[in-house]
Amino acid sequence: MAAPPPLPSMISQEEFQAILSRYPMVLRAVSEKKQKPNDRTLEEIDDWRNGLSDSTKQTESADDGGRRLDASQVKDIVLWKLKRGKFRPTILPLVSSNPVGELESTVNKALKMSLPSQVTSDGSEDDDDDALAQVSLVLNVLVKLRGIGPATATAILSSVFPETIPMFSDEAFRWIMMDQSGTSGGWNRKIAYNAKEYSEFYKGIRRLCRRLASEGEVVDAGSAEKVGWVLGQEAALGITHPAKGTLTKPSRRAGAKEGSEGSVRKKGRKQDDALSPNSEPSKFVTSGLETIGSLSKTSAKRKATSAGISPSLRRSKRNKE
DNA sequence: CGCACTCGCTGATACCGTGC
DNA sequence: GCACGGTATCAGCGAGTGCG
Repeated sequence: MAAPPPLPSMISQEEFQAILSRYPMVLRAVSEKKQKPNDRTLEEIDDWRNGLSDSTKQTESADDGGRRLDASQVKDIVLWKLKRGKFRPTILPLVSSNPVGELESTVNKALKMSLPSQVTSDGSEDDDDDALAQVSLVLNVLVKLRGIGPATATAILSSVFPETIPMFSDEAFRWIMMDQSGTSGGWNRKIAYNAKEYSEFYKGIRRLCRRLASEGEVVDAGSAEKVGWVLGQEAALGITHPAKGTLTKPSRRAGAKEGSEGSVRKKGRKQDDALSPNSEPSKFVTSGLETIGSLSKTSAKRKATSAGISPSLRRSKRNKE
């Protein structure tokens, strides 16, 4: 059974950097695993995305209108997100169903809004509340688009502002939340993808960045997210790293779930049951904080729907079981 | 009545079981 | 041991429901 990952509240600078340095290796492993012929690799898209922050900075100065993304860049970010995590086939068509003009104007409006600055050692938890309020306002704008929920919205923002905005990735979220629940929820923890959970995640990231900064290691939000992602992927892939950087990968079959929680997971399929099925805490809780797009997509999106991509987003009899 | 929230649905992929 | 087939997965949508 793999050793539990270092908790965000405990991780040392050295461990943080060591894990971050494994990002390319893990990315390659994930990329190879999912690679299909005639398709851009995850590595290629990730590389492109890493340069996006700088390239948008240049257009910013030239344009005086804030950083900008065009529709194809937005779609590529979505593609990157899907390749990097679980693939959601409905998402890309949904995003593509937004009129180009609307997509670009909405995204660029969001990119122009003010965002918190990078965490330093002399911030406080109060600053985190302010920062969160700002981020929530921006997310509110983005989630009005079809196919863009909180997770995808943070993927877009984090691509342009990696210093300050962490992407709401499953792995990073679960890692950050291990501080609260211990490793028991672990890599199987259920995620509700709502405002409350992103708030907790965001604050957890800020807390981690601030602590490391106070110890002399300034890290950005994007790096913190990458560390969580690496740990989560390594657990999922069964990759162990005996301190000398040699990757060991079990065969797909055997290893798939082993190592994550290391425990028995027979037919119970994937990671779902971390919480009891029924106790799913009201999916779209509106916490006391500003609600991200209220996360209960109501009127705003519904109006824009008629030209939807799939007439078939209707009920059918596809009951499990 | 209007708004917030719940819950069933979508579909390509990943994973598991089974048969050869 | 490998190939194939069946099915759960999960972010987001939107109709339905309940509450103020």
